[in-house]
Amino acid sequence: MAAGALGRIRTETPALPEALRRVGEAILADPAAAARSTIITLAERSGSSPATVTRFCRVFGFAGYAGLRVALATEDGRAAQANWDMGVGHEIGPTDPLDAAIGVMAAADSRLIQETAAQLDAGTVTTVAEAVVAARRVLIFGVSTSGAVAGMAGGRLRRIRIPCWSHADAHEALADAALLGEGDVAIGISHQGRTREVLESLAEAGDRGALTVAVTSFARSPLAELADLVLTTASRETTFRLGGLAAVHSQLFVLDAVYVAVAQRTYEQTNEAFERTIRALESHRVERN
Amino acid sequence: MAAGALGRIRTETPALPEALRRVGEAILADPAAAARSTIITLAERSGSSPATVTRFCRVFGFAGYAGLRVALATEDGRAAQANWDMGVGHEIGPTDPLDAAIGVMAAADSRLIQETAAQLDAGTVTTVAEAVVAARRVLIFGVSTSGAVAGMAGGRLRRIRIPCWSHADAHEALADAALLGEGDVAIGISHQGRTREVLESLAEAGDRGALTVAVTSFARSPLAELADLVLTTASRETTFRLGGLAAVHSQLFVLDAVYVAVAQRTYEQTNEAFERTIRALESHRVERN
DNA sequence: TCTCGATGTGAGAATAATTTTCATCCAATT
DNA sequence: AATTGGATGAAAATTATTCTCACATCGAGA
Repeated sequence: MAAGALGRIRTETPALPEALRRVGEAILADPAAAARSTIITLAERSGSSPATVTRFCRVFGFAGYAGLRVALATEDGRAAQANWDMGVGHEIGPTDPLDAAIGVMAAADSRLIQETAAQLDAGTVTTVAEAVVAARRVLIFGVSTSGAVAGMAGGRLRRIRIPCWSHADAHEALADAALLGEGDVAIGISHQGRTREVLESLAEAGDRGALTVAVTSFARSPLAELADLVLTTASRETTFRLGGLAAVHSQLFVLDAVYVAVAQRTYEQTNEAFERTIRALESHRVERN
Repeated sequence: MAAGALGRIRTETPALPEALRRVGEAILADPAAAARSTIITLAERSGSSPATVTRFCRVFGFAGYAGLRVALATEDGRAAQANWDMGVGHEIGPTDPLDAAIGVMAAADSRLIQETAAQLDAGTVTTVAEAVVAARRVLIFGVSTSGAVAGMAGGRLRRIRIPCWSHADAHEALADAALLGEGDVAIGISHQGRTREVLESLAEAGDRGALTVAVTSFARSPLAELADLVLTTASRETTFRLGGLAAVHSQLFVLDAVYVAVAQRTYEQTNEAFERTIRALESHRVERN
């Protein structure tokens, strides 16, 4: 098919007669530019005629010039994407042009998400989701950035009628944890798994008989040791000391997975709850246009 | 700037008038097919006229149909190279095995990030970063999920000594916005760009002479219209009504980019501030092992 | 050396695609 | 009800693409 058009052109061009060969060479010299040229421009650039260019297209099995053009553009996109992927692993320095930094970040983040997904154990997620659905109360603990993640996850679960709380305040968290009991769920989020407040709250919850879940990058961290179940996020401490910065994506992803699993288990409810929520929010939006 | 054409189409199509929107939708439904169609075919498929398709191309800054075509083909190539196809368009349903759902989510999220990166204008980010560095105060507005994003971004900027606040409470936000002045910066985050609280706060900030920045998925939304600068996030409403869920990744990414740009501009400071912050946090962590 | 046929080529005609122009329609406003 | 302005598609105008054909070149054989 279209795949490998450039390769085929490179391979077969030398064997072509004079004028056709010049067309091939003109394309190979700058495929992206060729994709953007009209047949006339390309004919001039290769020192031949439009007719010859059309013939060239036919030689390579395209219906016409448009076909060749699209194929060249597609391959150009492939090449660009391939270059992109290479950028992974770079560190962002203070002098990097921002363009490059953005590229590196995007590559790093998206790879991080893939890694998180790969190591995420669907069985554990399912167990957590079932416990969440059955629980009388669900608490999510996190501090600082992980606290914001906890807040998002909590809010989202509340919106589908899961009785769920997340606290910014460590004392309130502890107090609430003390009220949990058998059959409830507590989720602790900490990138390094060593945040004291989260540890304490999760320990308290565990003492009261709740199922404890750790969301952390380190499977051997105190938080992980302490919890009944562990959902590991991908770590990858990189890029300009941003450390936990990228970890957020990973934590969010894991909690999204839990959310989806929970939502799947309460489908009709979920849908109805959505309707209501959306209507409620709608009044806070301004009109279209 | 072929990069991000599809993303831009996705972002702006909803705000387009009837016939143009149908063209956009037809393209989004199958970009690869659109790349291979003549203008006439595409016009028919979208139930409009060739003239409208040409107009559509102009709206997105292409010289004509050929330009759009090549851009679409290029992105199709990118997509193929990155294995993006996987799961696109899939909805996660209540009976999907969780494994599959996780895969779809990972693909969607990482693609989203790449699209966000592609659309992100480094120049705008730079402008924002410079303003942030120079500002006496920086406010970040967001409600609900976007509020959590605002909180994260704010916290991170504070950690490198940017005088920055974010409010969960709409009234406090408005009150603080009223205190801004010339040379300050206000950033409003809203996926759809129609959240009243955010709009009001940002408008207030603008009235006081602050530079206003919108972070939204819709370039033609009220929030975007109102702001001095717009940083568009990639939209892509998919997967099980999660809507804004994926948008968080996109919003975070954009704000990360701003953060990095700010950090680059204050490098020594940043490093020193990091040291201090990390020492301060360390006391809240339990010992290793 | 000449002729013939095969092949490759570009000029220009023919066709098809694209762009532009313009009349009409519709919705919003006065 | 009249007016305005934007959006739209029909059709004209333009441009790009494809096709046709005559001619040039080259090598083989007479």
